[in-house]
Amino acid sequence: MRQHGLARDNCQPVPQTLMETTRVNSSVQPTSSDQANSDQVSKEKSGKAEMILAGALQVFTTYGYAAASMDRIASAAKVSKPTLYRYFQDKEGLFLALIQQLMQKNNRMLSNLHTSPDLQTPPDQVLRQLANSTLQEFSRNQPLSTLMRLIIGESEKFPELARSFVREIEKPLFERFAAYLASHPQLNFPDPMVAARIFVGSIVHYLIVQNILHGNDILPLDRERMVNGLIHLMMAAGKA
Amino acid sequence: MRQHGLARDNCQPVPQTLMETTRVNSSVQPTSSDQANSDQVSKEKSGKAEMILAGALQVFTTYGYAAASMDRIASAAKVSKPTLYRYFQDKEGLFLALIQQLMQKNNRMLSNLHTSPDLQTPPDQVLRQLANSTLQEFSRNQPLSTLMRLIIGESEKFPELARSFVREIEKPLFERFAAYLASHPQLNFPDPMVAARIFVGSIVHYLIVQNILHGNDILPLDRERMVNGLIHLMMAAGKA
DNA sequence: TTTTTACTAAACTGTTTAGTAACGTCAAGT
DNA sequence: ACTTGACGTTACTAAACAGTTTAGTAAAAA
Repeated sequence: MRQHGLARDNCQPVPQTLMETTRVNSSVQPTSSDQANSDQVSKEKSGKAEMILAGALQVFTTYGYAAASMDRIASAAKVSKPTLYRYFQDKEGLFLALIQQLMQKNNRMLSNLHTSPDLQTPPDQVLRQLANSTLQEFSRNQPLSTLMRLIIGESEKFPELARSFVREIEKPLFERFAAYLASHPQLNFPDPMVAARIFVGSIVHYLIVQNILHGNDILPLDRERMVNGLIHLMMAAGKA
Repeated sequence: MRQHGLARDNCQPVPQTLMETTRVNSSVQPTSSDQANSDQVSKEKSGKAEMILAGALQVFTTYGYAAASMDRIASAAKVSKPTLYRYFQDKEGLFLALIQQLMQKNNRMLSNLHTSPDLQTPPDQVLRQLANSTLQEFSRNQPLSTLMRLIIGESEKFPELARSFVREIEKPLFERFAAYLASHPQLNFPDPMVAARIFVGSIVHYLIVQNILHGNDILPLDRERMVNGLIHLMMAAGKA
């Protein structure tokens, strides 16, 4: 394993800072890299980095970090192993780059969701729409559940990554939502931040139990029923 | 790796049933095995199985399933590798036995917590006590957070284990709690089951963010403040 | 005393892993 | 024509891995 700072006796692999600090090989300029990348179905034209990340996503999420092999990632990405190492320094760098990419994508997604405070429409409609779109997004977009599972599962080996997740995803979500609850004239919560965490926490826990832990087989519970109960509870508790 | 059903190309390792079906080697009778085991500090007297499980707990929880090595477990348990394999069929069997043991312990703990429906004392006190003791138990008893992290992290490789967790821990918790909410004359929830899931889900999500994802550094939030907000919300929404 | 049982230490087997090196190819830039 | 550099293929190294074997020890049962 060549011992580059991981996996033997310490769990604090490297004093990572994450976000703009992951170990990607910056020697190659991977063409357009971000925008305008939908032509050229699956080969050539230097979508290599993206191909690798896509393969890594698939392999890491079905095997976990440790059990995922670089050979398998290379073959899933339809790329040779030396190419893989030309784009990413090592396994850890690839993993961090992948998580970073997923977080950025989902950050965009989530922030697009709550741009309008919208103090005109009744709050129960806003809350319902918010809950429903979050739940639907998680159900459709598998990488999102997967991201959460990976981050939780590897939170001892990559603690800085877990903190990143909280900083970049959970925190803004809570804060934006708490601000909405606090600013709406029809709502009156003594502690909007805690109310926000209860709302979001209920939804996330529902997703963990139903989707990640496969609880649908054992504890079936309609999304609609859950959302109805949650909205009722929030509105009853928060009425001015 | 000798290819005994895991890790190569399938994620559904073995059609497990779990609970009384894990692959422990039952050839040896490990003496008292469960009760009366506090004398004899750390050697002899056939605490071997327990020693192995203790070592396995430590190693699995700091490295995860795949990155934990049987050599390291043996050395952590202060036991030779052949002994390890005399007590447990293989790595997977050891892992399943460990999780099973942790679930049973915590099952006992949790069920001791809510034996009395106690319809006399005011419900806000009952709920507060319930929330506080759950949160305190999780904070003190690290293996519990660890158990959750492991089960979530390995839920794709061991789906039956995740289902077990839901069946043996989450489900009874929800049901007992929903029954309490439904039976109390001072409370009136249109959907007590959903209310129970919101209550428990908020607490569990709080624990995941604060303890597992190390969110305390980024989003500090007192246990007391969280509990106060949660109780207020439940009581406001559930008043008859 | 002899046998059996539970164990340890150490070496060993066969496999898998991360990461690298050598060599050839093809296409674009000069 | 010549060079450059990204790429694939193949093969490699050194280490770690799961699981087994061998040889030997200590103690209790026979």
